[in-house]
Amino acid sequence: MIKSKSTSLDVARLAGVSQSAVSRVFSGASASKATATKVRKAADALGYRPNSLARAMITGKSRIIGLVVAYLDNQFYPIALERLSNALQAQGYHILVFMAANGEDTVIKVVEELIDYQVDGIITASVAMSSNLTQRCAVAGIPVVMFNRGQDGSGHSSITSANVEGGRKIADFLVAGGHKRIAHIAGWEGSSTGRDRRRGFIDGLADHDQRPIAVIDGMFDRDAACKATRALMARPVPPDAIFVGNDHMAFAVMDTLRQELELRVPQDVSVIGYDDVPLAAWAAYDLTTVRQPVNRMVEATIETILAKIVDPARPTQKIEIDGPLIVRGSARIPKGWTQ
Amino acid sequence: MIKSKSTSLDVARLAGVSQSAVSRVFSGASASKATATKVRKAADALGYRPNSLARAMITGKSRIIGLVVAYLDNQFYPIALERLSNALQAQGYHILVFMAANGEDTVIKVVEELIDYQVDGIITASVAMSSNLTQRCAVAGIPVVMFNRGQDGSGHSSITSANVEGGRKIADFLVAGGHKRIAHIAGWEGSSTGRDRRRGFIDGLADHDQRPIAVIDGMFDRDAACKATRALMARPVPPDAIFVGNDHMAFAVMDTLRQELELRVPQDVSVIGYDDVPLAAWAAYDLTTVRQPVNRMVEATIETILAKIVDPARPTQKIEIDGPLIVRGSARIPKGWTQ
DNA sequence: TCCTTTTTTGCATACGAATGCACAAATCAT
DNA sequence: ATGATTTGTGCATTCGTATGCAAAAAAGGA
Repeated sequence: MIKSKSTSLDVARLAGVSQSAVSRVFSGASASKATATKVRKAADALGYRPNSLARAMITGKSRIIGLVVAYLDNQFYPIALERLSNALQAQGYHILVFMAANGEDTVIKVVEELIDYQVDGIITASVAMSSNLTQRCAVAGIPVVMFNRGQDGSGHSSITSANVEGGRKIADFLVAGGHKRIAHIAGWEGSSTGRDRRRGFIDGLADHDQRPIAVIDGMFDRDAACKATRALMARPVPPDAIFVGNDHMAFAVMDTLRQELELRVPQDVSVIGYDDVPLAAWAAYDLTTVRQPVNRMVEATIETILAKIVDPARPTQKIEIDGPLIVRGSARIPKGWTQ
Repeated sequence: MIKSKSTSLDVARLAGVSQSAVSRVFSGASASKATATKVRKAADALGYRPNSLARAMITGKSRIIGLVVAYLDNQFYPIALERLSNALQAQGYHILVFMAANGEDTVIKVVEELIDYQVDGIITASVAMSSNLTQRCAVAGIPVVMFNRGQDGSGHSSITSANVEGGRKIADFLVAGGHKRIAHIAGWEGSSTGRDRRRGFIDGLADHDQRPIAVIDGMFDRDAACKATRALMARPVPPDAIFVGNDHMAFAVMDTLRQELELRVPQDVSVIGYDDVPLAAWAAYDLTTVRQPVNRMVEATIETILAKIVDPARPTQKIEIDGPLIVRGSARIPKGWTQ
């Protein structure tokens, strides 16, 4: 039976070598074959495992990445979290998760705690950071990468999908479908993601000499989206198509249209979302949407942050990854539409 | 401008006190008002924050809880994660997240890494642990609490909802609704959760002199559930009601029934799920289901694990929390049903 | 075989904060 | 004002591992 926690010194004594030898075997430094086997054997006998915290103290690298996320009810984020976690695990990093509802004070507190834990880097998802906070991280020498949210002049790298282009694609598609009264329930105005999609969409409509008959901020919130839908459909001239700022809200819009207002999608109203979460493909919604390529966004995020950990001097990057329009059944399909 | 990372010694020097004084101010030990202010001032000036890792080394408490979770596509888990994280944050703990698809080797690796990080406790969600692993944790002196999964004789505490009773409630409800050909797409046979619900359900039917016309293991998987649905409905005598082992699969079942087989729910087939994830309340599904009281399960989990951290001698507990049947529109409602 | 070069190894120290101990200062009672 | 307590503080040590340095061992060259 194995006793309780044993240290490198215990192993050293049992193996008849010095503590440094044990350390070297476990940290992959040079060691002769002979001692390596002796040490390994002793370690196994004692159930020894190196203490990551002690190691982190010396090396200054905790191999912990802090992940700050605002909410998990939008399916996009748990999935991103899952992928991020898996990818980082594969690189020997680990994720310390913090929930931080958008709100300056919570985020501040959270980031301070992350700094306390000497995280090697911070990934923020769906969270904005004040410049104050930005500076704190800079001081602590902790690289920050913003996932699915950009922030100009923050000094942080950001990874998003090509939201402006995405908005344009949707505009093109709806116009091609012959829609004449197009409305937009936008993503939260306080987020770059929401703003960019909206801008691309409006610019895209303008290219066809149209303008949205209404734009309402849906705050990325389900209830807000339901309300917005009712407001839109109560207008004297209701829209014949709605572009919704993300899938999560689009589901709410479809529910409201179909069950509450007893309208048909897409016959009465076309609905388009943004994200292409798995749920969008389920038959109940069958939602036409723009895909955010999560896998590639995750890859880019990890690459960016790890590179910056290795070389802090590396300049910040703003990466935008293009995503396709996924045509399903929630919006009228233009005649002869290909691609 | 603040320089780079400063230590308690830097603060001590600036404040004109000893390093111990600084330590005591920040760890809440006794200190005079006078020194406390001096230290606080100096700390602010330097942007000092205590190093959690160093602190953890001395105290032997990392204030990190490891969370092992198998998947996040079932909405139940991200929500649990969110609640767990928030509750633990409030207690000054933090969550190190590990994804571990069910599979002995992954789990082993993950738990070892958790031990390396000296976590104070481990919460497993939807993950089984071998007795080998159990022993390792015991040796390392790390308490383990299993969330939404039980395991007799593992020596770990577990928090679940009252799954057997839940299964019974569903049986009662379906029978009261006059269903005569009841089928069950069960949760993964390898999980206590799946087994208990199934057992309660079958026992409940038996009390009314019925037996399910078929029981298929849906593995908690969407595709498996779709397949099972097709198989059930292709039978010479198809079921008039299906109890599905969790909501996540129930959505798949409803999608398949309605879109693919063009059947009406509940007119042609009643469907009942288990969990009551937010999605179940959305109009598109409006799913009758048994609620797992996440909040209370989370509370119990946290209470259990924190108690065991403080007092390792505390006996393991097996807590089951009762959850109500939430009657919505996906299953025929018995005449005169109250409650 | 002897000397040079390379590889191993142990020693001692460092990382940053917490804490037992002994002493100094402040508080209190008489 | 004096001695008895309580409170506050500094010193030195500790946690478990990594690493620069110097000495020892091994390998290589002639």
